[in-house]
Amino acid sequence: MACFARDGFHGASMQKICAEAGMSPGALYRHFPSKEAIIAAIVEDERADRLHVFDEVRKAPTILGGLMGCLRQLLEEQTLPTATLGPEIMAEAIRNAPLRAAVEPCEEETRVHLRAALEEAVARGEIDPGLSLDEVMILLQIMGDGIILNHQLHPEWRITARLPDIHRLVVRMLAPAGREG
Amino acid sequence: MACFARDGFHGASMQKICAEAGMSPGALYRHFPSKEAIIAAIVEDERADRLHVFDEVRKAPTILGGLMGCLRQLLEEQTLPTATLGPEIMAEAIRNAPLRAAVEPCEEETRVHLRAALEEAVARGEIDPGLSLDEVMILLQIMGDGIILNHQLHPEWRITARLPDIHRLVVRMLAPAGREG
DNA sequence: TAGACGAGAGCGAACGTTCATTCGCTGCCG
DNA sequence: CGGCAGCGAATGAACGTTCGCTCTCGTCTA
Repeated sequence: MACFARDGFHGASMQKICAEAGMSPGALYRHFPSKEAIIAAIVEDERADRLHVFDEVRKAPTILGGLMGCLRQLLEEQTLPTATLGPEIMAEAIRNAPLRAAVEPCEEETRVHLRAALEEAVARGEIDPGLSLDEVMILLQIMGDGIILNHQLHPEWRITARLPDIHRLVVRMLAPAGREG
Repeated sequence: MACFARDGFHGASMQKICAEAGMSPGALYRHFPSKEAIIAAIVEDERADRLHVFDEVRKAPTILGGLMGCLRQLLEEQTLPTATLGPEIMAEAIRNAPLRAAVEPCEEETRVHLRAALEEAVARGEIDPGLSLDEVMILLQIMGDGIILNHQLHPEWRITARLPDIHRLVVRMLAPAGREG
């Protein structure tokens, strides 16, 4: 993961990975049948991690606040050197069909959790019931991806510090009329 | 551009580029000193294109609607096979400092135009003057990047068709209280 | 208990391929 | 005739992957 994050998908050679792992190519190939397999394993690993991100949403005072907390947590993970993997994987997945297939279940799971959270938010009166949840979900996922991308591309913007403001804007967008904040 | 879009930055070999361009390597190297230089030229070219995207914003009935028109135009360009270049460039720019330096002026220009449009929108009463334009600008740019990324990653979502809904949500978010729609 | 054995982890030189780039050349045109 | 566009085989480096090897164990046999 360190190699892929540092050098990108194609810049990370098996030899560099071997050096980083303190292994010979032969040993590495005993664990992974190919370079692609390593990438797939990383995606799978990330997927397992993501499963628990949504755990605490329901316990938060507000669902939308809880989702914001998830985002914050995601961004703080992104401080790690492995963080550039996110955009890297997305860009590669556009062209690389097998990788896309590996990523898709992870995204689908995220959407399922997100949708459940949004339905809960509607039930709690945080979201205007007149809004289409499909559109809201897509927009929130778009914002999530965009925030991660921008956090990598412009770390100097300190997006984490702006999350409260973003939260306020999202509430304005979703709250039932006359119940802003 | 066709090669880079089809095969990605590292997948596009000089030989494929030569084939696509109907040129020999020698001829290609007479025009560009290196592969990186080709990429830089593409970025510069895109930059010139972007300059005119904002031209029609002020003529639109509403500024926000005009910005949405820009986005639509951008997405329609993305239908072309060269479209995957956007996410590709972004992901690469995270790691590749020279490329980032080439991209940055383009982004800065976009921000300048976007900010001018937003100020005009405040003046026209489309945006709640109590909002911080900095935050709004960042959020809109994030949404723009996210939409382009998702459009590539999930073309089957037909985001273009959802733009009116997204527009409505953005208006909810930005409009002064009691003036939604 | 001593020793032979086999499975598998690890090794690293070597393989064939492909990469970006070079260079000596040809032919065109002012 | 001189400059330059274009050519394409050649270059060396780096790539992902392979393979025959050694070493380390746990297990089985005498």
